[in-house]
Amino acid sequence: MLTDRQQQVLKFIQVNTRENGYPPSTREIQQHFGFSSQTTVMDHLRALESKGELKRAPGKARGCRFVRAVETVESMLSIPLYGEIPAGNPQGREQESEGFVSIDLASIGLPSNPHRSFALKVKGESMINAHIMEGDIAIFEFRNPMPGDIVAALIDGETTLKRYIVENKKPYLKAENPRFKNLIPAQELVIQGVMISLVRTARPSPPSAKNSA
Amino acid sequence: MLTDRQQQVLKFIQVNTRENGYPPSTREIQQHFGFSSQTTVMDHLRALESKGELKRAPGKARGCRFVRAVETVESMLSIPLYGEIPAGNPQGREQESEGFVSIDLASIGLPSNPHRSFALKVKGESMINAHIMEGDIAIFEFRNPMPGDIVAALIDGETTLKRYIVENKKPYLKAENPRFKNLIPAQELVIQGVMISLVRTARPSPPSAKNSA
DNA sequence: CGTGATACCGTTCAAATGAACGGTATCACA
DNA sequence: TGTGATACCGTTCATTTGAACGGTATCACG
Repeated sequence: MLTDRQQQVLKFIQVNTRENGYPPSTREIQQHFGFSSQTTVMDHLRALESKGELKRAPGKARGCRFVRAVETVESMLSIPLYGEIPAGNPQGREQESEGFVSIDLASIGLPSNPHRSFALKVKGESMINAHIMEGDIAIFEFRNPMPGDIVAALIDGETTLKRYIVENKKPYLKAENPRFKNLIPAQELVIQGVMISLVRTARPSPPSAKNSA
Repeated sequence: MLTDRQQQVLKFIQVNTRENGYPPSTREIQQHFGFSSQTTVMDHLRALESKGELKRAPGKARGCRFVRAVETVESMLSIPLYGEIPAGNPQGREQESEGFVSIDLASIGLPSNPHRSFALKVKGESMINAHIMEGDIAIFEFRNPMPGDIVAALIDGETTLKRYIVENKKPYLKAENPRFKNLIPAQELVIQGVMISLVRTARPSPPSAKNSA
């Protein structure tokens, strides 16, 4: 939808805004592209605005315009992070959360308006074969799981991670770790959410001795 | 350290900047607080700047000043996401980025002011034993690696993930996958960054047949 | 061929805005 | 008592900057 030039201009605005903390003026854009006329920039801004790529505040001299340029900010989500969800679903339990994970889901390719979402810190190694490690922060959406989804389930009063699978038309939960051999009938327990994302903070990782080389 | 008034002004700048996408002008600040003189705002800005709470770009009419304001409290970072970093370091290559990953590093327990940071989409399975999967988005900081760190390294013109280890006082890079048996002397190549975080978007994961149960 | 979209240039103007000068008042502190 | 920091007011000025008018050139399309 955008022409090459328009994309270049838009990108410059985004990058420049991020770097400086404020958007560039038309003349700064002009200078960056080597235009001889500031009007050229005005033309591009008009085009970008009419195509919905940015909003402008007419007249205002400084951020005078490039509002939506930093769209990333708008789809930011602060997702409550729980240590544990004792029972039921996390609706309205934000007060009990340990903190919030702020991430722009859209920027990592997810719909930016998921259903009610929440986050859990992963404990244990039950999903290690799905490459989910202890300490990872798993982000969940509240919806019905589809086969293959990784879900947060309430088992024996504890929230644990499992993969939701269907065998012989019956839904089960399965741990992704050989040491957890059990298949758990899914009907018997509460599924609290479906994992949509995972965030890991790289700790000064162990010098990895045991791993093969 | 800040007086009440100064904190109020700073907060207004922060909130206003975030809401609009660009910082307020001195007169907008003046109006918000009901000052009769714009000079009063100038005084406060001077004070805030001398106390290190914000930076200003003298003369510039629009974002003319309130630079650091945003990052201080709102530690949101838009991290440029690259497909590939062909050579050298990513400094100044933001124009070439494919997009941005927006995340509040502080909210996941990382220092919110890392050195220059960037993100890469992981390709291949070379770090599978470190539980890093193809398609994951790895976030890097530009600094010298410590033993055990996972780094982005430039090997044969391609950026790849490796673990930085030290054996017999000599630094090597190692893949976390049995099929990659080689240790690569670290001096011979360019280390582009150290991984500080990992973000995964849960794709409708494969119905996991081969994994043990 | 005419029309509209795109991408430019050059010029001019007025509004938005930062900056500076000088002044008042309060308060803590030495 | 006086000095410095803080918090204001009023005024003026130069610069930054958005905005508008008019023009040229290319290209696709019907």
